[in-house]
This record gives sequence, structure tokens and C-alpha cells, in this order.
Amino acid sequence: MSKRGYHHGNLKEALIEAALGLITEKGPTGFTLSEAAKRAGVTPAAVYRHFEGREDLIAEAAFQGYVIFADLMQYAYDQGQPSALQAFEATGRAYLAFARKYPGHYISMFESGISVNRTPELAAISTKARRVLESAAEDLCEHIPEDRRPPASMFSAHIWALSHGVVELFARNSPGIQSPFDPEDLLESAIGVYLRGLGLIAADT
Amino acid sequence: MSKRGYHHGNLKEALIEAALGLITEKGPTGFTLSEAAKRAGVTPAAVYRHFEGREDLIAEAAFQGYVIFADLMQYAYDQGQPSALQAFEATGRAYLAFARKYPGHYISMFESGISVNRTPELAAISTKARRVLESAAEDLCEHIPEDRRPPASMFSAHIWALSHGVVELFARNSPGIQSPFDPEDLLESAIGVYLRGLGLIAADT
DNA sequence: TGTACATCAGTGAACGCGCGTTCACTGATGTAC
DNA sequence: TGTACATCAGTGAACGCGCGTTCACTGATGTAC
Repeated sequence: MSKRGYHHGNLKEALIEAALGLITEKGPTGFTLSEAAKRAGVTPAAVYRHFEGREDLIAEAAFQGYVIFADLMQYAYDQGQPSALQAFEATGRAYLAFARKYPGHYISMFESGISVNRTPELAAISTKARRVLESAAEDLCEHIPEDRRPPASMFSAHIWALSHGVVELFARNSPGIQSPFDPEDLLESAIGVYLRGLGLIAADT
Repeated sequence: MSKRGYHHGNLKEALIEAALGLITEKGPTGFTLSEAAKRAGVTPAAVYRHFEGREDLIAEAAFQGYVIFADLMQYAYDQGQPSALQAFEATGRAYLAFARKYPGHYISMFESGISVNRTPELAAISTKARRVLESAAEDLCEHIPEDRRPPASMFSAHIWALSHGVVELFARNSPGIQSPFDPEDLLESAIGVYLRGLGLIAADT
């Protein structure tokens, strides 16, 4: 690690970190294998000892991102228990929190263009993450009178889209858009209105 | 146009169309100046008779996109009048309709990385488009009891984020995500729940 | 403890490629008389 | 209508660049005896 000589010691992780840094700073296009190698203090060719190539490196970054993401979502869900409502709201907040705290991972996952179906492992972990939100939605659906209950998966898709939109438009300084609102507030209030619309929170709170 | 000889006749538009095609097919990264020139049946150097360079070409495509977008939004708004509710819902639908009908433009505008503040003209037209949604939100706010009325700009930001999220996640075959729901239905139902939450449509409709 | 040897994780030079951009040029078009 | 000439919109060759990737190599590390 420190004072490295010929051997790096932990090059694989160092490369992923370099890639995440580049992606965070310059967007999904800004990442190049050569530049990442340079940042890690190593020849581009060395990358091939640990990854199959450029794509594989990003996919690995995305994978690690999904692992963190799924953990965060699960943790938020558990923390909100046993209240279905609190568990649900917590997962919504966790989405945004993840995007803000791990921008490099977030971009690798959602904007780099790598497909979630690239490998079975990647597909599995992304499904796992999505399932947490779906579970929270299912729990919450139990509290809606059966005759006006929407499918839980539609429910979670709504919130997912909303969260994603807030992140893309307001949480990362996108194409020159400046909003007068704090992204957290925006998401919180939108979810509040939405839940009221479902009759899950009182109309006058 | 047809049977072109040395002179093309309408190269500028042809180049933009080629660029839009490339962007639609291969994503924002897939577009290269050389490839666009090739598609238009012309040498890369010829591009410089009409554009300052690669960036300028995309910016022009985005600009034309915003013009169409603003028009569509305004038209939807007008069609919904005099009902504030119908006008609002129509603009929400128009957002999605635009993204589906003009994917190349949509990507140039929102995913290509070009800033809306690149030129004053671009900033102006994008503001104009956004203003339509804000107006619709303001009209609708009039129908909410003053004491529980949210700021109209927050209101429109919510819907904008929701629309954007639906488009990004479900309307374009994103990173391997397949949803069991039609994007139009998804957006429609989400907006319905949201408006109900604001007390703008009856709770039992 | 010392030595021989296999394995591992890097190097560095080279490659072919497509990119955006420039430049002097030339063929086509439009206009003045 | 014909000719001279200016302007315009393309060509085609060349450039330097950074990219991802390959290859034979070599220095460092770990292990067997």
C-alpha cells in the first residue's frame, strides 16, 4: 500500500476507486482505462491483470455500488419497522441519500450504459435492491382498503421514478438547472402528497 | 436534395438528422462528427461549413428539440383549457409523448451533457418550455384552499421529476429494466394519485 | 538458514484505430455587363 | 445570350492525439527442500 515498489498490493481496489473518482468528476464519458491506471500509479497494461477490459472495470464498480445500495435500502427498511409507513418513507430517502453519497457508484449503475443483465451476479444484486422497495410498498398496501388498492409493484414503480427524477434533475447539477428547492425536501414533500393521495396519511397533516 | 452533385443543397438539416439518428440508435456517446458526415454523404470537413464543431452540432439539435418541446407543451396546455385540471394533465402527458416521439432530440437535450446555459438562445427556449408546466401548476394552485396550497414551482418540480423518472426508467429500454407497466399508464396513474393527494380530484374517483 | 525455482504482478514498447480539426484546393453556382 | 469573375460549398489529404489492447519481458514474492 504505502511506499509501493514493483508490486502494488491492492491494485484492484485502487483502480476501482480511481475510476469512481473520474466518473464523479467528469461524468460517465470522462472515464478512460488509461487515465484510471495513471491515477493508480500504474501502466494501462497492468489493468488487465485484474479486469478483462474497460467495460469489466465499470461493471465491477457498478456491482459494488449495487451491493452498497441494497444494503442501504435494507437498513432503511429495517429501521422503519414495524411501521410500514416509516419503513417506506425511509427507503425513499435512502435512494436519494445513496445518490448523493456515492455519486460515482450511482453513475456507474444508472448512467454509464452498462446493462444490468451483463452478468447473472449483477442482475441478482440489482433485483435484490429493487425488491426492498417493492417489499416496503407491499407492506404499505396492506393498509389500503382492498377495493382501491393499487398493485404494489406499480406503487413502487411510481416512487422509484419519482426518486430517480429528483436525483437526475435536481440533486446533481445537471445541464445548468438550478432549483430553488432542496432535493431532499422536494422528494419528501412529493412522497407526502402521493401517500395522502393513497389515503395513507391524513388529509390535514 | 435528390441526385446531389458537388453541392448538397440542404446539408445543415441533413447533418442534424444524421446526428439525431445516431444518437437515437447508439446513445449520446454513439454520435461522432465523422459518422454523421458519412451518413449525410459528405466529408467530415464539410461539417465545418455549417457548424463550429462537434459540440455545436449537438447544441443545435438540442435547440431544435427545445423548440418542438415548448410547442408541444404549449399546445397541450391550450387544448386543456379552460379546465386547469385538464390543461395540467395534458402537459404531463406531453412530456412523455415528446420523449417517445423525438428520442434523438430528447437525448440531446437531457443526456448529452450539453449545458442549457451554453448560449442565451438555448437558455431562453428551455426556460420557455419549463414555464408552460409552471403556468399549468399555477392555474391549478388556484383551486387549492389557500392555507394548504403548496408553492406552484414546487408542484411543477414534482411533476417534472416524476415525468423525467418515468421516461428514463421505463420509456427507454434502460439498463436492462423491463417493467410490467406501460409508461403512459404509469405516469397517468402516478399523477392521478398525486392530484388526489392535493385534494384536486375527488378521493373516490 | 540458504538456495533453487515457480508463480505472480508489474513494465514498456508497440499496434491499429477513429476521432476532431486544419488546410490548400476545386468544382458548381450566381451575378454583372 | 454569352462571357468573366466572385462567391460559395464541397473535397481529400494530412495532422496529432488518446484510446484500448497485445506481447514478450522482468522484478518481486512465496515455497519446497
